[in-house]
Amino acid sequence: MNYITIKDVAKRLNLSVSTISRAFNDKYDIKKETKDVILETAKEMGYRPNPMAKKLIQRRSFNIGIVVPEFINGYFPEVIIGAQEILFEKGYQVLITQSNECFETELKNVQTLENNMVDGLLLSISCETSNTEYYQKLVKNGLPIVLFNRVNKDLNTSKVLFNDYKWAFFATEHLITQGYKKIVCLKGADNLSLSHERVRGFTDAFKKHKTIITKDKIIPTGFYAEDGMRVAEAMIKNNDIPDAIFACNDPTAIGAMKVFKKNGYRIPDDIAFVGFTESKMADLIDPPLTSVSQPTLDIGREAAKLLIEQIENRTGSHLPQTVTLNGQLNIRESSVRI
Amino acid sequence: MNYITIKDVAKRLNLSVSTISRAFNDKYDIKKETKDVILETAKEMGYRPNPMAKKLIQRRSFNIGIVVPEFINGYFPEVIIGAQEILFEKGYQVLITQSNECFETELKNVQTLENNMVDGLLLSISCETSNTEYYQKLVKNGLPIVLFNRVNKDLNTSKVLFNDYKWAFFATEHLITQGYKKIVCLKGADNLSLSHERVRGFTDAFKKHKTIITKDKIIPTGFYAEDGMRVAEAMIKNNDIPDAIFACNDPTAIGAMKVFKKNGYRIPDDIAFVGFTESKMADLIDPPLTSVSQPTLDIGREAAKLLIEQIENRTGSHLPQTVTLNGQLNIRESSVRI
DNA sequence: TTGTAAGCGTTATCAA
DNA sequence: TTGATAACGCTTACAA
Repeated sequence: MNYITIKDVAKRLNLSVSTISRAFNDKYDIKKETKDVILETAKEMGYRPNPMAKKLIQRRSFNIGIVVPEFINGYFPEVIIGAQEILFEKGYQVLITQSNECFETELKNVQTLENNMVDGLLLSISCETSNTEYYQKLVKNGLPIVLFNRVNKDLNTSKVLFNDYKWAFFATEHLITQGYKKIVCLKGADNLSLSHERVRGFTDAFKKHKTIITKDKIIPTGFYAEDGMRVAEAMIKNNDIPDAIFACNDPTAIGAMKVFKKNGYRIPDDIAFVGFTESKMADLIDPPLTSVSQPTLDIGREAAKLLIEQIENRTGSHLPQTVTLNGQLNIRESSVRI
Repeated sequence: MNYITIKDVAKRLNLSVSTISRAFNDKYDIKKETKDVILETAKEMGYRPNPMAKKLIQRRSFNIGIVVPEFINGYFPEVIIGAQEILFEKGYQVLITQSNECFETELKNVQTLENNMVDGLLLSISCETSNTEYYQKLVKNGLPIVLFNRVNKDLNTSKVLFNDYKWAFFATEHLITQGYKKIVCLKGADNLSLSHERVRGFTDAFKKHKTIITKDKIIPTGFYAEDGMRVAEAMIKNNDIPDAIFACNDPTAIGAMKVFKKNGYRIPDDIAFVGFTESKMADLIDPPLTSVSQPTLDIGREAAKLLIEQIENRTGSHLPQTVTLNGQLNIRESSVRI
């Protein structure tokens, strides 16, 4: 592509390559006039420094890699937008990579990013990822990494978390105070700590209100609307219908709602719903879905900030920090007793 | 990060660097035994070839850049998944970049990707992008580019398109044959050729059925649910309610539906809806939304195939091809007269 | 203030 | 089948 090199510019101006180099990295003493001439002619000639050569020497790219497990659910895209906002501001460029919830792809992606000499990584692991050996090695080698949302406790890095426990607790308590008795929890992917946190919040809310929760009130479900539908169909088939459902994410809640509505159940009169990680859909469906909204943009922003801090303060010893962000329970018709 | 170089391996084995290099790029004659030993010791030492040095010399990265305008709507993520599938298979890695519908960011993203020496670009322009000078230059310089979905006619590259005209036509015709008379079109972003194609399909369907369509039946709307809501509120306020709405995408349709439902209108009895570029929501909302589904995965796959073809056949003169894919009208309750 | 020359980690050419 | 050595395009001591 870019066939004009620093040598061409040097030749044209009868200067040495080092002088040209200086003009482009204004840290050396260089006569302002020469610099101006150089910059101008360089631009005219269409010269752009070859970043590969630069990276080869400097071992630094001003690129940040983002690794997410999926991005059809709206959540990760928003986090990315938040991160990008901060990173752009600080002069970093962003390379995004998605793994389709596949561990192998995730690893490949990370390696591609390494190959491109990213200065750091914003990472949210796939639900398949339980072996964190490779990441441990990266951390040990000093690659700045910030985990967000999907974290792993074996990895000693900075983390940006959502307070899943607390908001699952509140969401459940909301259902309890509305007077619902038979409340069921649709649990997400088993490998993820956030799933456990949400279930823990659910359980503890019951404990607080002295209700005994039996094991079978927590139903392993999954991520997608189809999973919610499947579970709802099973409930109807078994004629074992709860008063209310606390779903560990919106799509499963919405899928289940659809099935119940189709079968003539009224929401929230016959069965109430609360979702989690509020999606755009929550407010658009009928009835609107009560859900816990996460500060997606802020999660991205915080993660980016932590990462930059770590990158730019590489000399000083780095202490991993954990930032936990708060959300909001948006109460809508799907869970309000009339 | 990676401090072990080819020299270290050479020294350790008492071989020359060139021999090591040969072992890693099996195109040279090299004794199988030496190769095996080299590969093994290299692995043991944790050596990985430095891709920067490689790219510097080969001007090639086996990385493909993807540039999309947004990815919260589900459409682009799916296309990307399709593209990734093909690209991975052929040994390419994928670097994704999103511009938030901002022309400036888009350009920066493209330059980052150039800087990483991507072998080619899969590009869908932002709705702000009308100046294609920069892209023209890239194409002229020989960077393989395939445009998809959001294309620009000034750019003489391969393209993967959806037959927007045809399916807008069919969708509108469906409403007409259902007996709806007063049909309004909610039009998308003005800068995009696909918006015009969809409106053209809408208009031609009317022509075919000898109905006269007046200018004000096409309402500039936008992308998002909020836009649809705004338009619906205006209709209600002006008491100018159509029989049916053909929305140029799902979110606007769903937003408008919500407002009408809230105001007591029954769907489809009082007002019918058809969307476009079917989203996951279409089937989940109430009533389910008739919409035109696009073969998102195939769009990605086709674009990737065209790009690889062009990259790997660089010697031969390249003729830009345009692939147009077909979709499907998924008829659901929102538009069916009872 | 500018130039010279070594070096970043590879691959490629030529010799051996 | 292997080894020297010159590139690739840039930065950076050190010298001038």
